[in-house]
Amino acid sequence: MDLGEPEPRPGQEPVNRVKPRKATRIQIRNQERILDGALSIFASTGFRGATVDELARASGMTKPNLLYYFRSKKALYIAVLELVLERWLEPLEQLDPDGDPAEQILAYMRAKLAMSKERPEDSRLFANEILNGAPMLGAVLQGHLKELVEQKAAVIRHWCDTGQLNRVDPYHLIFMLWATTQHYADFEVQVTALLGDNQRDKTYGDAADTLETVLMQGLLPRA
Amino acid sequence: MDLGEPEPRPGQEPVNRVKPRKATRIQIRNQERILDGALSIFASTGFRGATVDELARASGMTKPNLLYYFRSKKALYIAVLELVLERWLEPLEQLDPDGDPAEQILAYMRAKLAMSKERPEDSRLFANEILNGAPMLGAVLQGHLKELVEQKAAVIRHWCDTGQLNRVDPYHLIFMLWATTQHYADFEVQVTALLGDNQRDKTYGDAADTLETVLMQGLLPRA
DNA sequence: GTCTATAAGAGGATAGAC
DNA sequence: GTCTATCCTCTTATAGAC
Repeated sequence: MDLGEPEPRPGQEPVNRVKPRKATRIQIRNQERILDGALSIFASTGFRGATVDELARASGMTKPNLLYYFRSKKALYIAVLELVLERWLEPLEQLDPDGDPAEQILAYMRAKLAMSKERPEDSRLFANEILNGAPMLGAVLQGHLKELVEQKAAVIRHWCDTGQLNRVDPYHLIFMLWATTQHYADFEVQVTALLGDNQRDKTYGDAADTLETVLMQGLLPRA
Repeated sequence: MDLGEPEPRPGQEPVNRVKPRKATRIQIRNQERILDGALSIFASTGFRGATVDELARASGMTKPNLLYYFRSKKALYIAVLELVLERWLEPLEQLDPDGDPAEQILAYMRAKLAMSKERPEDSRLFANEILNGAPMLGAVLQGHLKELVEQKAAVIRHWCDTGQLNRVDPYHLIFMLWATTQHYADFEVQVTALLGDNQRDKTYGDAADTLETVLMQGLLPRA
């Protein structure tokens, strides 16, 4: 997924200064370390809240050294978004039109919940970006994401039309699945404030049970 | 709800410089204008993303003039949070232990959805704050909010125990209601990117229908 | 109460030595 | 490739005139 560079000044090098052909092991390792640390910082403070100093410290580098690898804070941010976007959308892509509706929706819910548990920073990265108006991700929302969701909404609509699911709006069902699962990552401090922080496994287990109960009884036609 | 001032330097005046006793109509009006504009700015960019310049422009004032009314950007932010917190928590407080369970939960869902529609900035203000670790709201989460949620969770648990609702975890049911309703405010750009922006009424109508269908069939015991 | 001017400092990015 | 030193802009907050 290519987000494009907002300001490709003429004569300037692209987002990533290092020429792919000449990338040494050190360069690759450093880039990965930077991206890794940057995800963590951007996820917890958003784009504007992050400072290049913090970003550099997060990967054990100095500021100018980080800026040797990524031309600017913005370029780094875009690189992180691109990196994370692929695995972010994968669970929805896996939704199988030929599978059993109930099973497919439950599997999607569980995959998204697992992502909130295992990769909460991915979720918070996107939450920050979208909450603040999706300045960098806007094109993706109206392009690739829109296509993907249209396609999967059609699948769900077909399941409703053939009586395999109760009649619900497919888009809003998808929003419901997103909201309920991402909530545990995005609002983690609130969840742990209310449930206690030594309860992570239990929290996600109970969440899955509750969602399964409500979704299955709510979506499956009564016999 | 008092959030307290993080750094009450001795000899300094409190958050709001204007002495309550002497507040003139102009002062009150100006404070309201500032708080109003500030909500809009803080909601869309978060605390760190907002600049005092923007905050001042949003209320048609100059920077020093705004800082005459509120000692610092942080003090203004806290004042906005305090102002909004009360109406933010009201719907949950309204949940009536003596009402009909299905009706009460539907009414809560509808009230929260209405808040997302009518006051999306309130929702985004809190979303930004919590997503970024609730630096100012942490005490509220572990204090007043925790008590309120415990109390309402007990109500829901009682409804489950007496067979009026399916057995679900009350906390996670509350999270589900929060997540599904606040999603429409917090991720509005995504929702409109996927559904179109000339559809606000339809969007919220369909959302309510979908949530009602899933919740009612998912929560009410089968006859 | 409101303004212009400015101090004080944080933050993004670069220069240039090594 | 990496560092120290530095530039310059943006931002918070204050001084002091009116």
